[in-house]
Amino acid sequence: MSSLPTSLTGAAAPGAPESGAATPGAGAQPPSSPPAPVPQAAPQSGPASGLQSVPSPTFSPLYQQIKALITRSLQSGEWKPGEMIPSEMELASRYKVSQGTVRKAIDELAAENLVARRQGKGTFVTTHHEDVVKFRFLRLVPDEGEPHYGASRVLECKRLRAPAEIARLLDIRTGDSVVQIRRVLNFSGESTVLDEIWLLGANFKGLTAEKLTEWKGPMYALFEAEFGTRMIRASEKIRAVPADETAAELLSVPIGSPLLSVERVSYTYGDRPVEVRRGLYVTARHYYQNDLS
Amino acid sequence: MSSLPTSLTGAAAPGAPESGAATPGAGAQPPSSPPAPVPQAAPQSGPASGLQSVPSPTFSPLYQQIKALITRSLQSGEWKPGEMIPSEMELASRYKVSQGTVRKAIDELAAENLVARRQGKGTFVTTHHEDVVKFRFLRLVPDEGEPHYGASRVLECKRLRAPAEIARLLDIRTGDSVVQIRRVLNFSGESTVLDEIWLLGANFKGLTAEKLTEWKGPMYALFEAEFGTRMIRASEKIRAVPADETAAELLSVPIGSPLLSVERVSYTYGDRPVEVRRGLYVTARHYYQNDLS
DNA sequence: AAGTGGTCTAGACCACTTT
DNA sequence: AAGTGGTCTAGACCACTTC
Repeated sequence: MSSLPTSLTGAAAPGAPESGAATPGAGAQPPSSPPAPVPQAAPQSGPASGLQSVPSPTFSPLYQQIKALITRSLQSGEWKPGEMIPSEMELASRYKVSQGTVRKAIDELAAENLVARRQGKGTFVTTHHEDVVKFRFLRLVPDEGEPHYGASRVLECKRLRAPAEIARLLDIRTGDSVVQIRRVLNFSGESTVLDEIWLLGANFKGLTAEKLTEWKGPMYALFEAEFGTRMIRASEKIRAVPADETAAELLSVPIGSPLLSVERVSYTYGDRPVEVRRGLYVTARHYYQNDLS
Repeated sequence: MSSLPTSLTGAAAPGAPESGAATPGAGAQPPSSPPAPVPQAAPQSGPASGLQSVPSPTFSPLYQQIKALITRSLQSGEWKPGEMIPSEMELASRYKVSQGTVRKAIDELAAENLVARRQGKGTFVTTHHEDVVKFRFLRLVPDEGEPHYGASRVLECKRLRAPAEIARLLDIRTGDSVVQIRRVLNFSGESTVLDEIWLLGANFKGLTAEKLTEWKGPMYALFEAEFGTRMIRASEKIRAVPADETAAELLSVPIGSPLLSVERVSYTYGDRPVEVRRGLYVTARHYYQNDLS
C-alpha cells in the first residue's frame, strides 16, 4: 500500500536523515509555500523523478499521512494503551507540519476511538480497561439496573487447527493454528451468554484456561495487556436461533427456546481479523442495545 | 440558555447602543479586529463591573451556536431534504463569523448525517430517498446477494388512543392520538418482517392505508416528503422471541420458532420521539448487521 | 505559571464540479 | 472561469489541569 505522498518534496527535506533540523525552504516561507516536509516513509515513491505538479493519482492529504504515521506508532507500541501520546505541538514539530494538521489527524483517530483527548491533560491511547470502551463491545443490557460485567466460567481453552470457515473469516489457511475458547458468562447469578471464540494462533501463544480464569475483567483487556493485541472494531451478524442440547443445558433453558446468535469478527490495526466469536445470548431479562444514527 | 439570537446582525454595528462588547466566552478576535462582530445575545453577563472574563456558566462555543441555528433552519424547512444549503461563505456572512467556524458546525452536522458535503457542489440536506440513508435504518441483510428493499403489504392503518406503554415511549399521555400501522415486508418472495408501528398522531394527520400502499419506497421517505417529519436517529432493543400464532401465520413459520424482535424508538429534530416500532424478523436467510467501532 | 487541548480567525492554495 | 468544499498554515486567546 501505500503511501505516497504528494511528495515531490522529498528532495527538499531529507537532506539529513537523522537530524530533524532540515527545514526545507530555509525559512523563506511566504504565506503560502507548500510545506511538504513530510517525513515520508521510504523515499522511494514511484515516480521518484520529476516534479509533476500534476495531482498524483494517489493523492493523500497531509493529515491522512500524519494519521497513518501516528497509527503506526500506536501499533508498534511506541505509545501503549493508557499512556499519553506527545502533545500536538510536539507531534507538529516531529513531523514538520502545523499544529492544525496534527489536530485534524488526531481528530480522526479520536473519532475512531483509537485515542481519547482530555482537555488540559493530553491525548491518551484508549484501553479496554476503561468503562467507556468496555461497553462498546458488550451490548447486552439488563432490563433492570445498570450494565455490568458478569463472571466468566471458562469451559475450555485449547489450540487446534482452524476449520475451513473459521480460517476464511480470519483470513488464514485451513489447518493453521488457532486457539479455541468456550465460556459461559453469568449475569446476576444467571447463565446468560455462551461464547465460542477462535483466536489467531500466532498472536496468542501461551494463552491458557488458567490465565483466563485468573483474569478478572474484560477478556479484551487481557488480550491487550498480555498479548499486545488490541481489538479496534468488530462486525456482527445477529440472528434468532433455537437452543440446541448443549446450549440448553449450559444456559439452563429448554431445548429449542429462542436465543440470540451473535457472530462477531474482531479486527486489530490495519483491519486484520484476529478473532471470531459466536455468542448465544439468553434475552429473557437482557436485551441487545443498538443505536442507529 | 442564552445563545445567539437568530440574527439581528445589525446589532453588531459599531456604536450600536445596546450592543455590549461583552462576548461571553467566545471571543478570539485577532489583534486588530474591530468590535466583536459576533451578534451576541444580550445582557446578562453577571459581573457588570470590571473585566471579569469569568466564563459564563452556560458557556457554549460559537460553532455550537451556529450549529444550533443551522439545525433550526433545517427543522423549520427553510432548506428541504435534498436541497443544497447556502455555501460556507454565505453562512459565514449571514452569521457574522469566520468560514472556519461555519465549517466546524457543518462538520458536526455531517457527522450526524443531517447534511452531506459534496466537494465542488455544495452541502445538501440528507434525505431518506438516498440509498446511503436508507440502509442506515434497515439493517437486515440477505445471506446471499445485495441488500434490497422488499415489497410492503399493509395490513392495517388506523388511528387509536395510545396504550400506556406506547405513550410512555413517545413521551405523550396515555390516550393521546396515535396512528397504528401493521405491515409485512417481503424479501425475494418470502415474508420476512412483521412490523407494528405507532406514530405520533399530531404529526401524521391524513395518513391512510391507501397512501402507504401506493407509496413505493422506504416508509421514512414518505414521512419526510408528505408529513414533514424526518427520522434522525433511532434506538433499538433486540431480543430473540418465539413466534406467536399471529406472527407464525403471517410469516409462514411454525409457532414457537425463533424470531428476532426489534423494538425501535425513532427520534426527529430535538430528540423528540415520533415513532415506536416493533419488528419481528425471520432470520433464516437474512441477518441483522451491526458494526461496533 | 506552565502546559495541554479547544476555539476562532484570516488567508492561501488545491481539488472537484459546473458554466 | 467561477463557485464550492477540502487542506494547510500561522497566530491569538480561552478553558482546564497540574505544579
